[in-house]
Amino acid sequence: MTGEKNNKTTIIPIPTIRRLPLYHSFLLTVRDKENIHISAPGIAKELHIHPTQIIKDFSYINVKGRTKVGYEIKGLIKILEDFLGYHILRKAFIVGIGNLGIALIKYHEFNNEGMEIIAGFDIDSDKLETNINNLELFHINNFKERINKTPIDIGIIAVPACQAQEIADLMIKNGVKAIWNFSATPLSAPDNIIIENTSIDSSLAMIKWKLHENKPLIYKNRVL
Amino acid sequence: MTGEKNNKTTIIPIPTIRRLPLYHSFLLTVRDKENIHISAPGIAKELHIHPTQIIKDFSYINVKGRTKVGYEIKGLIKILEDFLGYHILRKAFIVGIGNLGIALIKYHEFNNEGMEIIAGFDIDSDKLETNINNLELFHINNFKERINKTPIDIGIIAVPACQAQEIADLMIKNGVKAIWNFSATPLSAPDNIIIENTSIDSSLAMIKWKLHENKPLIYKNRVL
DNA sequence: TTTTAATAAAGAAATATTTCCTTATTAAAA
DNA sequence: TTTTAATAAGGAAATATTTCTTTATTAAAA
Repeated sequence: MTGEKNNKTTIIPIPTIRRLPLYHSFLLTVRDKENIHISAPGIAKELHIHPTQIIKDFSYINVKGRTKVGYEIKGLIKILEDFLGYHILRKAFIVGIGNLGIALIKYHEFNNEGMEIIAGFDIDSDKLETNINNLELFHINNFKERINKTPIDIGIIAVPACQAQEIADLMIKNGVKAIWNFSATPLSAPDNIIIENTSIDSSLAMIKWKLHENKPLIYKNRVL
Repeated sequence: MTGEKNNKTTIIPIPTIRRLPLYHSFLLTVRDKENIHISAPGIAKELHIHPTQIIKDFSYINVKGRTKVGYEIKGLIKILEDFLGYHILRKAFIVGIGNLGIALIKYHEFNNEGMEIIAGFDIDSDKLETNINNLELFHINNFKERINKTPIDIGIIAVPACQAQEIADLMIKNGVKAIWNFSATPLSAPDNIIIENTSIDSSLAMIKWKLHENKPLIYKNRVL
């Protein structure tokens, strides 16, 4: 199993990128189990992804398995972490210290995945009194001042839909490169800004549609 | 603009299904503004989706626009709500009354989108003392008893990764049709169970990859 | 040692999805 | 009324993604 720098300018499909963290999580659950290796069909059975898909996905990041054996679990975990940049720390601000905001601040996986939330903001001053993992909390009015002190890459939006665009504009104006939007509203932004919507409503739409169609879609598009 | 029953057995692409709630949210923000109609290019500009894509998406649900005018906003909102089943209520249980669980319980959009969380469960009895929107809270041991009283379609998992599979098994054993998994772990389930992962880690992977590549992908795959 | 069966690799094919191109429509301007 | 320009529709093309097929490899069994 290799995993060196990808010299060929292979285009990695976006769905592959989205599946990689899934493989990573799954491999963590089977690490320290009985076997050192796991095969593509072995992973496929659990994740309901087509085995060939898994082999292809790994091949995009230059991972080769061994015939009759599969992939060495710990080594693969390491390669995935390198590829996904889990060791490259990106700083983030979060705006919105409601339940969702707090849940995200407390979401420990981020520590292992190379994102650190270094400050939180809210409109409501009362929210700033809370202690959440000792995170620095500020009124939204201090956003500019704080970001000038420590530039960040990622701005997380965890405010109600009606305030989301305003917060996005503030982030963009102050040099945030990527906006992670947890609100229900799609955001308007210039093309050079990276926008990632974790759209709860899209997920619910999928669930309701599948329930209605009663076609649970084996393999295809199952996981993401 | 029509929107009647889709008699042709058109296959609607899954990405289209995922985009529909986005159009819906966006249309809500422009409703009651100056114009009665909105054109595909008008939507495209804001959502960074290719205008032709928008026209195609609408055509899948039999919505036709008017040349030089576009789509009638309020009518389109109504059609989207009908298609997405926002008026068909699906009952749900949520397991895990942590911050994420509470955030989901308080997420008001669900009321308009046809899902009602009717009970919450946790392993920790202390959590059951909280009052969150007057939701009935139970110890996880009472899951079977409660679901026998009121069968539900959707089970929401908002517990830490290490407990997720165990909860999923419990849900499956008791007849839950669809599992909405907010945990970091992918779940193992029979093929007839609908699994929807709202994978925070996949989203982060996309953000980090785009930041690294520094290619913010205009239009393509931008929104979802 | 030889055979067998499980598996990965690689390319081809199939499928799915998006984008383009042409045509038709129509509101607004001339 | 006629012309113009903006727009949607519909089919074709291009692109992206997944799945299949064949071949090669190799661990384990005979």
